[in-house]
Parts: sequence; C-alpha cells; structure tokens
Amino acid sequence: MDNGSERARARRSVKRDAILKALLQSKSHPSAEHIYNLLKQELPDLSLGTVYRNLSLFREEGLSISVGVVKGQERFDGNVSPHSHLFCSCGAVVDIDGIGIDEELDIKASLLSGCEITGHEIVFHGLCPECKNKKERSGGN
Amino acid sequence: MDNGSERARARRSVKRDAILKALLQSKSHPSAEHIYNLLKQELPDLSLGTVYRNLSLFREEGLSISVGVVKGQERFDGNVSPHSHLFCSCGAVVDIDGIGIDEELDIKASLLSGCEITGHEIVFHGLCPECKNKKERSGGN
DNA sequence: GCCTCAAATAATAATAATTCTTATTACTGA
DNA sequence: TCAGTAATAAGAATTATTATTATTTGAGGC
Repeated sequence: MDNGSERARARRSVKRDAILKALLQSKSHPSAEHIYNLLKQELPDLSLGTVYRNLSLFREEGLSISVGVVKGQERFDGNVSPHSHLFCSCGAVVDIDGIGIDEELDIKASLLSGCEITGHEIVFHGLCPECKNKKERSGGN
Repeated sequence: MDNGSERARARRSVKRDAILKALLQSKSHPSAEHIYNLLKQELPDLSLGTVYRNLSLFREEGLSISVGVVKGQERFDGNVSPHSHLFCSCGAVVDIDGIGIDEELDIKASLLSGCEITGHEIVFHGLCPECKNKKERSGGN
C-alpha cells in the first residue's frame, strides 16, 4: 500500500501543534475560545477559526473528545482514555478518575433498547472542590 | 375555594400548556425549534421566543430536563425521572430505560474527587434502531 | 359591564458561538 | 524554480439563544 496519502495529512503546522499541546496540557477542559485566549499571547496571529478548525480535526482523528456543551460552548478534552466528568454549576468541568467503565452496561442497554451501543460515559453533576468549599464556608451544609 | 396565591402563578396560558403537552408527549427529545414547528400548525401565532421562554421555565420549575446539546441545539425531555439516553450520530436521542442508577457511584466519585456530587447520568453513544437497521441492510455487520 | 393590574405573548433586535468563504501563504515534490 | 496542495487568517455569514419592548389577555374589584 501507498502511504503517500498518509504522509499527506497532518504534517507540518506550528499552530496545529500549539493547539494540540495546549489541549493536552490543560486540565480545565477548555473551549475553543479558552484555547484561543491562551495561545494568542505566544501566537499573536492565531485566529479563532483556526482553533475551531483544528479542534474539529483532532476530534475526527481521535486525538481529542468533546465532553459536552457548557453555557453554549463546546468543551474539549485531550485525554481520550475513558473517564468521567463532573459538571459544576459554575461552568467548571472536573475529571473524575477511578470510576471504571462497566462494559456489561453497553450489552444490557443494547438488549433493552435495540440500539447498537459503542460505549458510554458517566456524567456527574454537583459542585467542584472550589464551589464546595465556598458553599461550606458560607454556612451551607 | 380561595387559594389566591396558588392561582396567581402558572395559571392561564393556552400556549404554555400546549408546549408542555407537546414536550410530555414527545419521545424524540425535541429542541425548541422542533416543538415550535410542531405547534405552529395548531397555533399559528406562536412565536419561537415563547417556546424558548417556556422551556426554560419548565426546566427551572423541574417539569423538564435538558438532555444535552446536539448539533448546536439543546434537547429537552419531559420525563424527569432518572433514566439514560443514547445519542445517535444521526442526531436522534433515544431513551434507555431499565438501567438503574447506582447511587454508590456518587459516593465513590465524591471521595475520589473532592467534589460534591448531586447525581449522575449515563450517556450512551451508538446507533439508534433505524440507523442500526440501515447499516445492517447495507452490508456492514 | 368597565377599570386596573400583572403576567403572557409576539415581534424583533441583539448577542454569542460556530461555520463558511476567500485570498494568501508555506510547504512538497517534480 | 515551478506547480500543486494544504494550512492559514480574516472576516462574513449562519444559526441558536436571549433580551427588549409594546401589545394582548384574563382576573378581580368596583
């Protein structure tokens, strides 16, 4: 087989690399705008459209995932291994590691629904550590 | 009988009732636009803003939930009892009933992360029955 | 039956996120 | 060097959602 076509995609690109690196290093599950603001300093001629474009590419290539939409903005994660997230009412998205994925659930759901299930994720709701502390300090609970 | 203050809120509103009824009857987890198109026939002077406004109210009042954003559009569900959903790549959202919520998970996640967890949901990915059939008929597995 | 008040509504303007378009630039292979 | 291709920036266009404003509706008191 001819991997010329392979070589043809996803080569050279300073900005692509910077966007991917920023995504991989971030723990905050950033939005496109978030990454744009982060990189604008070191890459002043970066455009928001380029960030959107590359984030879409990463997702298609399996280099990243979308963890959901918060306040209208899509949030991304460079950690593609299966793990869970908590969505805080303040807008923060927090990794929840250590919750195993029960593959039996997919089989069960498939039988129950007649759907073809390729996987699942667990979405937690509540308060991130900061908001939890703030609430406790102000007398709640 | 006189419970004036009760009567004072959420009384009269043909449109509110129609929107709520459409949401409760729908199994497709409609978007605001979806409901608007549905009701426009019987209520020609319904406005999209009214649909958005009432869907927000329902969510605040606990009469409905948001199940997520698909292709930029928020999708709602009048079934507020805990249950799971499958998100198909075609945009369909399918109820997955019969998957119990494991409350132990919330406690475990809380201990693991330092977050305050108020609940969780399971989000399945895959193909809805229609897309599954289509795929099988066209030869793929 | 009229009047007043408050809430619901429609229409539309405004806003915000995302996608699309176009021209330009940079790299690659011949 | 040159042609071809992909990446890019900038901004226009699109789309979903929210905010604003004036109007309408219905309830209750007179």
